[in-house]
Amino acid sequence: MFRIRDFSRFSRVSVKMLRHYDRLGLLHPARVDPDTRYRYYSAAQLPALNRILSLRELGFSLEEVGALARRDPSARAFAQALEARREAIARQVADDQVRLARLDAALRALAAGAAPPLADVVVRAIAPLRVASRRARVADLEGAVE
Amino acid sequence: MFRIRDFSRFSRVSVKMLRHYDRLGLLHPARVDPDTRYRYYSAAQLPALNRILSLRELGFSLEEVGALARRDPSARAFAQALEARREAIARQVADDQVRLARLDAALRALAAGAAPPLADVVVRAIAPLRVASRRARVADLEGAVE
DNA sequence: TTGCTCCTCACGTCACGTGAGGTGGC
DNA sequence: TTGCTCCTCACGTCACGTGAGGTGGC
Repeated sequence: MFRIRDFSRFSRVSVKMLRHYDRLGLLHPARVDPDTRYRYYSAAQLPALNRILSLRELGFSLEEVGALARRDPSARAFAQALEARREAIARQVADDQVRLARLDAALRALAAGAAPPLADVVVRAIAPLRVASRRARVADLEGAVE
Repeated sequence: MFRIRDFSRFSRVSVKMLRHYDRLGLLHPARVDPDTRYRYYSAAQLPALNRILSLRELGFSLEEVGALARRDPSARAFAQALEARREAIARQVADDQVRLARLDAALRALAAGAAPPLADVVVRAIAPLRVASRRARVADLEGAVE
């Protein structure tokens, strides 16, 4: 049995995180002294802690980790969760690649002598303007933008 | 001049965000009524707003956006900021690709009949255990893990 | 006995969203 | 005049980190 600071050192997980996971019910210490409220962890808890960290690293929220770790899901539910994660990360990668392309374009433009704001290079994709219900306002806007 | 709700509709930016950007000094309304404190925006502010959103979309924090948008940086400083961003996103993509590979491996293992926790598949890379100063503790740990 | 470690609040972070409660604008 | 819009707090989110102030363990 280890006091929290020692378990923190072995597991490379901060004391604050261990207390946080305890509070959320993700990993209770093997024993808690009822008088001092000191937390005591056993080395046998390392695999459970590593499971939490692995799922976190894959981008699951602590709430999701709780659902996956506490309720010991079926292989089917687990696979569904992993697939949802895979899709989210794949989308993220695709979005990031668009960002990289925009950044490269902006950097090339700068190297070619463009001025810093680069409004037309770094510009976001704008959804087409919804048709407004009040024509006068839209006319105002277009006039001013023009 | 538009009231905040109208400007919100045209720009597709929430009223809450517009007020937030005003508070942070990123985009003050063209005019503020001194009595009612109503905010009035002009259509000419759309490009400035879009610049903020573009930089945000690239992952800059609002503080960084403020530095880039308010102080009108040199092309050199701007390029440096963009390159730092590009590197951060590239790292993110590389990390995400490792995550995707791990998820795929885990999903293949599940399809092959592995049991849900998958400790050995989804496991994180663990830094080698630092040599502890108290041998008895380390011996304890290894014994228990064994 | 002394310092080290542990404990529990409570607040800060980031970029807003969500009400609550009250007032001005058309 | 009525409802719609605007305003400013104040709190919640997420996963913790950072003290503050106090106590137990060796």
